[in-house]
Amino acid sequence: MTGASFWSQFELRQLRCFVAAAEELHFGRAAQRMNMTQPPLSRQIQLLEHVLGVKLLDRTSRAVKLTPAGRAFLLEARRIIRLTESAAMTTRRIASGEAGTINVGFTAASGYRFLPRLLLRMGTGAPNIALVLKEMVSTEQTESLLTGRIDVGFLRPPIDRGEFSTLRVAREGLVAALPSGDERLAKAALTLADFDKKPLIMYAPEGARYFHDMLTAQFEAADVTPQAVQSLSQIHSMLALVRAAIGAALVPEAATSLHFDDVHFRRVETIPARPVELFAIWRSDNDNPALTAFLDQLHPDED
Amino acid sequence: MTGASFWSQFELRQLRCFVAAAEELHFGRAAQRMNMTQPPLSRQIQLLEHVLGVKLLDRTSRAVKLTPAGRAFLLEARRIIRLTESAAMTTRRIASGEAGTINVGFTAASGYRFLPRLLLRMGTGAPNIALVLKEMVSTEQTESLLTGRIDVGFLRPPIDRGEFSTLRVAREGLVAALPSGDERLAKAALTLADFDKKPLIMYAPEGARYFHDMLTAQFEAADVTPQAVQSLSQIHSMLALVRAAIGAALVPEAATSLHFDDVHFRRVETIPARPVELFAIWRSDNDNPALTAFLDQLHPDED
DNA sequence: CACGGTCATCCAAAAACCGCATCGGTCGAT
DNA sequence: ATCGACCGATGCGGTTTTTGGATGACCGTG
Repeated sequence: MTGASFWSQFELRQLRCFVAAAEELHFGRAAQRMNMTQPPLSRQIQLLEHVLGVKLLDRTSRAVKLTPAGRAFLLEARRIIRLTESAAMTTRRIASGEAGTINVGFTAASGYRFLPRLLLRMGTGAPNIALVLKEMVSTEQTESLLTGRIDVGFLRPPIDRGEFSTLRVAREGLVAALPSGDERLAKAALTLADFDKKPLIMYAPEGARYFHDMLTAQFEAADVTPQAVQSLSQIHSMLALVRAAIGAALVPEAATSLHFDDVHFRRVETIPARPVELFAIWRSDNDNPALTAFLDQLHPDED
Repeated sequence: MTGASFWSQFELRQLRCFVAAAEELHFGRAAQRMNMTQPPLSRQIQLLEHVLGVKLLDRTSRAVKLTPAGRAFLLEARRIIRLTESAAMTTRRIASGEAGTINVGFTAASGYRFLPRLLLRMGTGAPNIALVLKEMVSTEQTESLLTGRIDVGFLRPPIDRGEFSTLRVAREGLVAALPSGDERLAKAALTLADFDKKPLIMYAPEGARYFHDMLTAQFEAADVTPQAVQSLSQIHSMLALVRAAIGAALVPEAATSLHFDDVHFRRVETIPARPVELFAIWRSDNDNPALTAFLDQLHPDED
């Protein structure tokens, strides 16, 4: 005997019936609009009124009128129904990947040039996909990918291939960062040989393994041995040292968008021509439908 | 074969099941929370997913997880459910008269003192009842009462008693409005005799029948015949003429809250002592529950 | 490999719902 | 005053939907 008639919640069907009746002010026409006959509609409204404990419609056999409470409830009912419709729509759009949210992890270095361009492209190519950006270093990114905190990361090799898919999204050359007054500024483009036995601000093997290993390999292949005067991992710190004329530095092209007074950039010939690579990485089993649309915007720069 | 499976709308029951499942991440516990067994809950969620065309929950036999679309839909579902609950609550409150809206018609004259006091009292005594104020003359008020545009009016006699209930809400005395320099200002209180054969700004019999008839009767009973120099219906216009020293005027006490330079007020002895009455009037068959609460705040001033 | 846990499926019983026929009440025409 | 049209409420049988217990399939664990 517990649950007989204390069912204190109404159903959407009842709201729809009520709205129809309240708008038509005529049960027959309202029923027609609801594709049913008049008796069930009558009952649905009685049920709704009983659940609310409130008379919503004043019905004489001659006319149907809204009570004050009914007038107020009509507004609420319309709002609820509108909300259900829009909820269904947006959910379908999210499921189809047309809309949604992508959590993006990125390293500071990729933020200089690649990320702004990506945001621009997403804004026009997939305007309903919201991006939540989180700066984090490579190891944080792979961790966050596994826990689901981010859907996609942008980082540099080496990349842990297990469970992940990757795509190279940018490839760029190295440029030399030189302080004002450096004699190498006279040349339009430099080669690695120009750094032989000259002070060079180097990448730390721990914090910037990728750049460290790459530069080491490049110099070894070119049989050049620069004089490493410092080891840093953050590019903007390196440029600060360059400005202080501690030495030169080799940084990815994207870093030229960092403007430091008295720091000038010159192209450097390397093998291969654009050795600095940036990869997108995501879990192969990520089920976020927006991810597909996001990745579609990611075809690698080939310029 | 008509409506088998193209029923493109979900029901609240399905939302509630989904929210329970999404919060518990366990169909058994969710079912328990919904006071049902697990199979029907499973089925409701399947139905919801089928209607939306979207998988909301990723369920392996080992764990239940929200899909991205499910995460989004969960927020919407919670919002919809909250809305239904608050809609039910506010509707019940409106039906009980605890909250609601009262449309009030009032004449300009009642706005000077009575209406501000009423608003103050309503604000503390029935804070959830909203008042919509519409200034209108007496005939407009009775019309609007009949069409339902206003729930209650405030006006002066004579009152059309058919279908209406009334309550005297204010009774006030008459005061004389005198220009600076008038010799009658020397007295603290006047009698009607002080106006015999003196210029008096009179009420128009059409626009201000109540005051016109009342003053006429008062003077007749006192055997006094003032010299009517103008006939107006709006009190503030009369006071403007008083300031111009065209003559004196007799106005309800409430008008003393209109401050005009060089216009001074003095009490006038009349029979009865407070002849100016203001009535609330409403349709006896008005079904607005807030009206009762409103009228409860209306016990007449007996000070 | 057996076991416990979890969700989906099957099925009979129960509940809800629908539509038809009809009732009671009201208004307008005659 | 009476009749008929109209309208919403109600009673009732048949159908659809829902429910809950039993069962099945799957998976990770000891």
